[in-house]
Amino acid sequence: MSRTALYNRSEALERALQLFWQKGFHATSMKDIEQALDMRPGSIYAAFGNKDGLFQEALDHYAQAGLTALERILASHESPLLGLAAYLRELGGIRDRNIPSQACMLVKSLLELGAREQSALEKVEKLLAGMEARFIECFVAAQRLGELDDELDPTRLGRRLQAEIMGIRAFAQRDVDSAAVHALADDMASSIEAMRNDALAD
Amino acid sequence: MSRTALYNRSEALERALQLFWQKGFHATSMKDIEQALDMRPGSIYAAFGNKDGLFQEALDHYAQAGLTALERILASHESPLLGLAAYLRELGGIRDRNIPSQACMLVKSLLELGAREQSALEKVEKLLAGMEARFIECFVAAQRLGELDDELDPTRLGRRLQAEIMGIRAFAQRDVDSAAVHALADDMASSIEAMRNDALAD
DNA sequence: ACTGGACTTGAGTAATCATTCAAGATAAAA
DNA sequence: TTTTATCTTGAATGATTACTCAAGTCCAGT
Repeated sequence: MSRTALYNRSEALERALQLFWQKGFHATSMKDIEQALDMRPGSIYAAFGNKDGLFQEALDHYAQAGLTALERILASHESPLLGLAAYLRELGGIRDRNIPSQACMLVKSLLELGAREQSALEKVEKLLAGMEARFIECFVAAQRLGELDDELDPTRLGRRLQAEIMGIRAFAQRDVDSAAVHALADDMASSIEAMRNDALAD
Repeated sequence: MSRTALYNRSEALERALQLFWQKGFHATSMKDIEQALDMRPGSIYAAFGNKDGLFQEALDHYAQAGLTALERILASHESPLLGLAAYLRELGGIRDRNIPSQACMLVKSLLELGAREQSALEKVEKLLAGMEARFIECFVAAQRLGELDDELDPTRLGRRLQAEIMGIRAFAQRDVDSAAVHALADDMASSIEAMRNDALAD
């Protein structure tokens, strides 16, 4: 072999993610990225191909972290429905966290990207479909456990949950109080909790 | 006086709006706009100042049309709650309409614009606050009419409705069936209808 | 018909965009 | 120590960006 790379790929992706998440794909220039990664153009292109490739890898990083956070909360609740409700309530504190944007980066990208970035757009769609599928699994599990009415459609519930999460985070991007976001998330969490069969009250 | 303008301001704004709504602020170039408006740079800048000014006027156009559509539906329903539910259900058919984007342009802009477009961002925030206020008015009116429990907080309900609309439209931007969006909007509309006091059933 | 003044034109500007590549640097293998 | 494969550098590329402005056009009022 020969020379070993100086940069840390994971760290570089994390920094690129922060930039893309904050400013969006188009408003983030390669010059911004060179500065944030402390890498010269040649190194960046050798490592990631082009701006689109770097963006897509950053997207993967983002989605993996998001999914991990969801799994962590779900794992700490025996009830899938209470797990989802807890996830929503945690989302209510999003304005108190220090993150590049309140909005979901997948949604930001979904709304920003066009036909010229079709490849990245397809990746966004896949990642969103993955989240939707995970939500649906939760509702199916809830039915198996008997805490959710069998007549309800898990697919519909999963999609509604995803739409509500999109809504919370887009709303949180507005110039509003943290308290308003907390209240919003609490209301949505309560709606999920209200679906639980009374028979199973812990 | 002297020469009369050849272009139609309202028509030009409408065309600019289509472009901005479809591609977003950054991905829309002045060259795109010159082509769509069939105007040369000098004329455009004489008429609208700069790209930002044109964008903001297009935003106004968009918001006015959106508000008008809401008022039209509200006016055709005696019950504010049923009016809002009908508005949601109509939103469910958004994928069947032929529009530049499924997503709300205000939300798209809210998520895309940064500090460099602060002026436009403030306009977006004002327009969204206006919509929120109108939703809240509806819930206040519903309480005055006795069809909504007085203990519920109209502000919270208004914000939740706005977040749910943001969610529907962001979700609809995904690669999903029209039927899925219809189902989603129906579910949310049903939630509003379920808030009506039974005593007032028409 | 003349003329003043607003509108239109389109070539042109400087800045920024993503990207390339030849040359130099460096560490592991021989 | 030499070789060699890979990584790093940074100036340079051509394309595109938003925007300007002097010159030309055309209509209303006189």
